[in-house]
Amino acid sequence: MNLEIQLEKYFAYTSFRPGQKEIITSLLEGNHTIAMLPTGTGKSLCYQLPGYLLEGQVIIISPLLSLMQDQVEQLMMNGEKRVIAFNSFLTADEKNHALLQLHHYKFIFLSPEMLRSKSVIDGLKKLHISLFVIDEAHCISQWGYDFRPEYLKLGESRDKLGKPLTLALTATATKEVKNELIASLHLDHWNEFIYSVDRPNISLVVETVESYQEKSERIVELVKRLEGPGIIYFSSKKLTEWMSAYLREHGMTRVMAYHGGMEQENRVLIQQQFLHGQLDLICATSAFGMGINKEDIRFVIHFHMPLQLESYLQEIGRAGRDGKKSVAILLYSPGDEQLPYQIAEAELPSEVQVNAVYQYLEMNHHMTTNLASFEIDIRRISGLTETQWRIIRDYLVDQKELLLKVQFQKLTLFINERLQVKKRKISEMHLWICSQIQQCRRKKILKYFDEDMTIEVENCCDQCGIDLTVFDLKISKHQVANSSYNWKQQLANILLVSERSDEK
DNA sequence: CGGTATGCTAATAGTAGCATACCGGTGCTCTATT
Repeated sequence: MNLEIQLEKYFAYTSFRPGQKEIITSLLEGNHTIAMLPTGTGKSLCYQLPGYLLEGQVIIISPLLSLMQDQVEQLMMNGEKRVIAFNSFLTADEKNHALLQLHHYKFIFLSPEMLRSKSVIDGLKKLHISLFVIDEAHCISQWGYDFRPEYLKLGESRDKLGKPLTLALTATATKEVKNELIASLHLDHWNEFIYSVDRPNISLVVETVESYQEKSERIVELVKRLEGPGIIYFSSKKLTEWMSAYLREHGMTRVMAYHGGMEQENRVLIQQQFLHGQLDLICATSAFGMGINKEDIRFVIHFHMPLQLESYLQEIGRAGRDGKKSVAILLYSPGDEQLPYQIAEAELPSEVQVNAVYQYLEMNHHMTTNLASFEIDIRRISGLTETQWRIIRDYLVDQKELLLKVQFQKLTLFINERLQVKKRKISEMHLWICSQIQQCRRKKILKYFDEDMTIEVENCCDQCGIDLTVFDLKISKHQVANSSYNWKQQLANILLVSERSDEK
C-alpha cells in the first residue's frame, strides 16, 4: 500500500512528518506500538490514518474532556462525522442511545474513568476494535498511582476488550515511565519509536534569587524585555492571580491567570484568547498546557519548580513549537523545594488518617469489600480528600488478604513507597536546579531520559553560557524613526497585524 | 519550609511586637440539592 497516496486521499497532505510513517506502518503490520514523538509533530495522524485503513472502530483514551472535544472538532472539520466523545457531557439518555449506536462511529473518544463502567465495556465488546489508542500515555505513571487511579487499570479494560491492537502516544517518557506503561497496559510484545526529547531551540536558564519579592520583581523585568507571548508557571492558584494583577499594575494589560479552580467557562475563554493572540501572557498552574497548540510561544518562566523533570520538560516544551529560538527561565530561591515536598505529602493519606480509617472499620466490623458505602462516614472522621480516599479504597478493594490488620499494614507500606518515589523525583528536579557540579543543563536532562547529547546547541543554557538579549523584544529602528510620518509603514504594520489574526 | 493572615497583649493612642495557625496542583463521573 502506498501510504502517501492514502495520506493525500484522507488528509490532503503530500508528505509525512518524521516518525509518522514508521509508526503507521508498524500498526498496519499488526504490532502494538509505543510512540514517543516530540510535541507538535502530528501525533493524532498516527491513529487517524490507520483508523481509515483498518476495518472497525478506533478507541482513543484521552485524559481531558477539552482534549476530546478538540479532537472531535478537528476530525469533523476534516469532514468526518462518525466521531463521538463519550463522556459526561452526554446526558444519561444520550449515553444509552449512543451505546446502542457505537458501531456507526469510526472514532470513539473516552476517559479512563468511563472505561471502568460495565455498560460501556459491554457496549464496546460488541464492536470490532481496530485500534486502541492511549493519548498522552505518560499520564499512566504520572497520575495512575494516586490522582487518577483508573489510569493504572487500562490494561484490565483492554484485556476485557480482547487485547486489541494498541498504540501508546506521548512526548515525554523515561525508561522507567515506559516500563510502567508497558506493564499497566499488559503488552507482551511491541514496537517502539522513540525520538529525542531534546528541543534544541529552547535555551535553558536557572536564575537564583533571594526571596519571593525579588522573584516577582525579576519577573516584571523579564516580561517587559522578553519577546512574547509567554507562560509563567506557579504551584499555587492564589499566586497566579496575584501575579497577573501585579503585572497589570506594572502596565501589562494582556495578562490573565489560569488554574483548575476557575470556572470551566473562564478557562476556555482565556485559553482561546491566548491561542488567538489577544493575550500575551498567562500566569498558570500545571492545569494549563495539555492540548495547547500554539506555535509561537517564546518563553516559559517558572516561578516555582515543578514536582519532577518530566513535568518541567512538558511545560517548557510548550515554547517554540515553530522551531524558532525560545527560552525557559526557572527562578529558584533557596528553600523552594519545600513546597513540592509539601504538596506530595498532602496528596497521600497521612499515617494518622490511615489509622483513623482502620479504627473505624475495626470497631464497626466492616468488611473492606463494600467500602464505598461508608465513604461519607469515613471521610468525615478522617478528613480525607477525594484523592486520598480513593487511594485507600482502591488499594483495599483489590486486596486478597483477609485480615484487616494485615491489609492496613500493606496499605501503609504502599503509601510510604509512593511517597518515597515522589520525594526521589523532587530531589532529582532539585538537584538539576542547584547541583554544585557545573555541567550543561541540557546534557543533564537528556541523561535523565537516557539520552546522550549529540549536537552542539547555540545559546544552550546558563551553564554553557548564555546571552539573554537574544530573546529581547525587538523594536525595529526603522519603525521607531518613522513612527509619525511613514504612512506606508503604518499601513504595512496594520496589514501585518490583521494578517496575523487571520491566520488563526 | 516560608509567607501571610489573624490574634493576643500591653496599654488607653494607634500601633508595635510577638505568637500561632494555615496554606500550598493536576480531573474524571455520578448524584443530590438548588
